[in-house]
Amino acid sequence: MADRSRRRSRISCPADLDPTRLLSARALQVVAAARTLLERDGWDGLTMRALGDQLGIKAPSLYKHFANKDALRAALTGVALAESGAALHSVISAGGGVAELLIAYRQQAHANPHLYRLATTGPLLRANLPPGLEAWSGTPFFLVAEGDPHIAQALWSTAHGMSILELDQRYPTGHAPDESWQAAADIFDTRLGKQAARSRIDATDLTIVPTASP
Amino acid sequence: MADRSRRRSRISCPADLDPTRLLSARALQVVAAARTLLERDGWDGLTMRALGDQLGIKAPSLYKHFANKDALRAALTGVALAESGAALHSVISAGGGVAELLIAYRQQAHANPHLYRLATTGPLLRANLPPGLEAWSGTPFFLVAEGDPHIAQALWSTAHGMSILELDQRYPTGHAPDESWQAAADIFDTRLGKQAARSRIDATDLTIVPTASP
DNA sequence: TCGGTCTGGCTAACAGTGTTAGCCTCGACC
DNA sequence: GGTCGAGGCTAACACTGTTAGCCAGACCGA
Repeated sequence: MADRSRRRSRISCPADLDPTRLLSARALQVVAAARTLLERDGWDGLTMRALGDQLGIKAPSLYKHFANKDALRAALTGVALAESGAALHSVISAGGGVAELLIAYRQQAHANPHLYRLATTGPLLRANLPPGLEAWSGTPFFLVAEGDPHIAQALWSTAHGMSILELDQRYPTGHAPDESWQAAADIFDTRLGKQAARSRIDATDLTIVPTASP
Repeated sequence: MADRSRRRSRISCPADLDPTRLLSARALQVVAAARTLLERDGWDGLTMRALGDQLGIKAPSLYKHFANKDALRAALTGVALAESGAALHSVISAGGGVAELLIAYRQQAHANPHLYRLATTGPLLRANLPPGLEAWSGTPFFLVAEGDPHIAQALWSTAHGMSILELDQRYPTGHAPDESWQAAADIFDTRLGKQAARSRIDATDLTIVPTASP
């Protein structure tokens, strides 16, 4: 941990969990365009006709690649889980603790706000996801909790709650969320027997992670 | 705290924060019907035409009472904040701590799942809410955190994260959320210097709180 | 080279959504 | 009695996801 550089070996999703594995080349283009539009206009702004326009195609043609809009949503959700999972696994394999895990989680949410919202809001469309992907993307929380699944779930819930409330601007103005993230990290670190958190959480961390492009 | 009975004086929303204060009698009926439909069919199932049917009215007539569907949503959100806030304030005024607060919060979410989702998901329509209601409904978290706003926000985020993930069935099957709630309560109680939580959290608590009927 | 099949595009159309415009009727009030 | 607003109505619009049916071209085996 002597090296302060943020460079670390990127872990990526195991091949058999890759949500894009069964998609045709054209379907991949659809997902990429959908992601761009989603991040620009939100899920409601992402209409089938707008998506068709983006691809130089009419809306009904999209149904040659995805059964319906929910299937497209499931694909996007899969991408989000894979990317987020990869980022979190990288943290753990680099020896990171609670604070580093929270930082990475928060980064992921901020780098793709609409995608994060889409992937975490409402019921999960498990039928259209590679089995195991959901669990894999969440295991870093269980690893950092040193085997206690309930602490893991509480920590995960905290990370999600803070992320989504922050994205939706639910925090009353005046209290910077940075210190709230820090407080959360400290609280869980204390419980896990560590000597306070070793990493400071600050907003500058939030802008440096580019989204992996397909 | 010698009395184990759950009866306590119900605190209600201050009159000037009452979200229904400015609504006409007919508008109140609309909100009530909307709430029934919302809890039955969800927000997407709550169409203006369905709501009209429920009231023996055609959809366009609803616009005599609410400018648009978002205004109706704001009214429902206000009701949710007022009820949730009342429940949480009651806990505090009865001397409750972190565990009791989490129990009450969870109860509120479970008793009105769709309403909870509606009120907490996406950006808050602050323009259509009584100013101060949002803050009032959240103050119990700040009270229980003994003046530390960042612990308060972390606790609030945890409560929301666990509630919404539970409602959306995001927890991997196998680990009962009850113990995760308990773990969260313990962790924050420890941080606040208490001797572990005094209340046990269990699922039987979740069914006993009826929704206040209008 | 012919014929078949699959891929991926197209147009037309449908039901359902929120919403607006314009009309009408009833009751209260001066 | 005349005025006016509250609150209902119908017709219609733009937009949504989605389906049916058609068609051009690529590929492939006989």
